Amino acid sequence: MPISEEIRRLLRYRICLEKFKRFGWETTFSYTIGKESGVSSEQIRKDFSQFKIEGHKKGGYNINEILAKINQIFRKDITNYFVIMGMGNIGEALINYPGFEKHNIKIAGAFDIDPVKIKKKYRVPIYHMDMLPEIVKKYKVKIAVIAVPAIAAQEVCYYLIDCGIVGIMNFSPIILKTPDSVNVYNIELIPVLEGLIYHSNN
Amino acid sequence: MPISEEIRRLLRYRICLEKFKRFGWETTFSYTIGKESGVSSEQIRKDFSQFKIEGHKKGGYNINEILAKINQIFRKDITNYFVIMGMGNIGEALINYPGFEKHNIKIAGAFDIDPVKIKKKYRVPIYHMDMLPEIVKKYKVKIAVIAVPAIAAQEVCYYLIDCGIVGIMNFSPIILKTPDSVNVYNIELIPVLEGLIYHSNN
DNA sequence: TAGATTGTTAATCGATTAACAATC
DNA sequence: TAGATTGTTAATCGATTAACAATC
Repeated sequence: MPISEEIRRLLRYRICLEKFKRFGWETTFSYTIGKESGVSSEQIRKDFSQFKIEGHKKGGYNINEILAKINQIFRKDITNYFVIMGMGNIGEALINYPGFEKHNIKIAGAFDIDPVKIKKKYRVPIYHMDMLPEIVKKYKVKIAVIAVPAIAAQEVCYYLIDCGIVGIMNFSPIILKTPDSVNVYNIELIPVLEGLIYHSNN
Repeated sequence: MPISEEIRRLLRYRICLEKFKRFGWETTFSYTIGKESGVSSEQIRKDFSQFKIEGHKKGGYNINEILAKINQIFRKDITNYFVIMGMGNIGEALINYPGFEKHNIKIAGAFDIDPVKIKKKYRVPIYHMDMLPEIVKKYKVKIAVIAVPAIAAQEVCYYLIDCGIVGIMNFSPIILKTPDSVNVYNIELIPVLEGLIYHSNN
């Protein structure tokens, strides 16, 4: 069950609409969003129709209305928590990444097994992995990031699922085995670079 | 021009095949790769056929042969260089990321405009952005990672294109404007998390 | 009104899946 | 040989694109 293209496009539109809002615009047209987002205007109207976002014939769409609807679709009214497994380079970068809070997403905690890392002070509490069930329960966490070494990734993945995690963003370069009910999104750094290199040669 | 699914699947197969090799296997079947990679065996045979990877009826595929062919497709015989724009959290994480060299990919240099960051010692040389054309020329760089703040991303993107970059991995949360000839892959951290959250609620 | 824009329905396209002949 | 597996061709499916009626 991958993240649908439709959902990703909605979030692309949001980026454009926020830009338009900064321009001081109040309304816009499917064609205008299309030019900014690189999506065809027909596709945009179809997506909007699917999610019951209504426009005005000739008058276009009210920017605040679309944004409100998108925020509603993504339940931005409540804070969503996620956890980070592994405090290596990537885990550390994510902890310092600004912009989660702007979208009402918060890190409930980060987890490692190295006592040195657990002791270090960060913007977010670092726990031993044994603490995971407790934190998941406390913050009703459904989403996790796997940023542990490849060798440990599958084991951590099983542990996450046991703890009730249903969505995983995976930075490790392995193919995780998960039940169908769990949604995995792989951040494939090496494959993306190799793909770009491939296209640059062809 | 996005990275094709076919190309990404090939790299998925590689992960599986390298695992099989560690098991000591010499041959395998489309069905076996399928079970490991989560891709259907028909799809795998079709992909192999497309890239002229041949098997033996009843005997399956020779693992080393497929790996050699994949390495040939991705030109792993030569070292491919890329540059990193921006030495924030993500730029720093990438510099310390192990595994690029294993795939014969190297960071030609990282670039920033902050003199403090340029002076700091890392595993990779850090240059002022003015040095970009020189390094691109020296290492024949075609690929860049954008890891600068959102506000600077578009400008850096134009600069990269001027310097001859044709493939971009973009970590900034904006939609880059590029000519069709340039291949952009967006690492959408926030949209992925929001997508996972959406699916966990639906 | 005439022109512009939405929103829906139909057509197209490409990618995936199924089927099966070839053959080891 | 019989059974298993490849490799290709045909069928299906879903997503995108085109067309156009509705209407402001």
